Amino acid sequence: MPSRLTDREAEYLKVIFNLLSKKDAVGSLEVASAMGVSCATASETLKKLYEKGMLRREPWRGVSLSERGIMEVNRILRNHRVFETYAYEVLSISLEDACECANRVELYLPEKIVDSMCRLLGHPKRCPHKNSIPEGSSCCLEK
Amino acid sequence: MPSRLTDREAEYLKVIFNLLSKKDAVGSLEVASAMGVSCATASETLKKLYEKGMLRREPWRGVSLSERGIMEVNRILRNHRVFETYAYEVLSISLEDACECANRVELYLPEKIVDSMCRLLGHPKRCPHKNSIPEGSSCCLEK
DNA sequence: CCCTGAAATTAGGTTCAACCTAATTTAGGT
DNA sequence: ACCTAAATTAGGTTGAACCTAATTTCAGGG
Repeated sequence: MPSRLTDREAEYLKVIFNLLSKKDAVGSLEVASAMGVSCATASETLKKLYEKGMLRREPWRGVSLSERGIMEVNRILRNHRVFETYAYEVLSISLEDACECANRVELYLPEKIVDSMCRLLGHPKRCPHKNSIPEGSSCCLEK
Repeated sequence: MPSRLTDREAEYLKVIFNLLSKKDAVGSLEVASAMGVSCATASETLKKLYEKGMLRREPWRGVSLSERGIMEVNRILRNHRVFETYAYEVLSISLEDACECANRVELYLPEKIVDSMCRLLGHPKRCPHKNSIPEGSSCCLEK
């Protein structure tokens, strides 16, 4: 039933997460302008994300992330930041390039890869930008 | 004008490449069955890939890869095999998992990442399956 | 040499994601 | 109570990736 997120929906989720850092609910209009899309499109997508269990929603009010939404964003952010850190620290990619590379793959990286990179890095708490890296599931810590 | 390949088109290209290892031209029917799709769909997609400059085509005969098609498949294969080798050798992922992980990311890996992994591995000629790894552009070899 | 059958292509259509513009609805402040 | 800005719904469009049902083409057997 949950039916997986599309890539585009994952984008929306990331943007919503960022907007939420400054307030505790965001409206369609804000999402629309952050995504460069009409308000109607944003509204529809928010509904879909809600139906997929990613958002908490008070119609006419605004949305925030549900438990599952938070997990999903954390997964993406973790993928991004671990990969970026690894690319920068181990693969000697410039920070700027590492970040851009991370953007390209963050939605597709298997957990096994990310956990392994995380382990080799010694389970860092922050990426080179000093943003915090969400923890992985327990198996990341297992030897 | 060339207009980038869709993910699905890249899949077709890989399949075509594999079919070509046994013969020197493949027909719609073969591609269709390898992709699990109707013959009409395969035929259409072959036409699109041809229009995008990826295939050589003699209508009613069959297709083979064009120069650009070969480059594209090589890029994907290189991404796959370098990543897989790196995951296996450095990230300690089982060979089977490494291969599966490579399948998930092979279309999205930036060249910089792959070249860096390739360098750290000492520019291996073959992946753990003993398949040959296509060479990268010259800059892979530069220190 | 034609004729037929298998393979290829074209015609015409569906579904779904992601957009849009133009209504329409609604909640909140004056 | 009213007005307006924000949110939603209605009704479309486009493009990717499929499909089934014609139709076309070529190559080999009679």
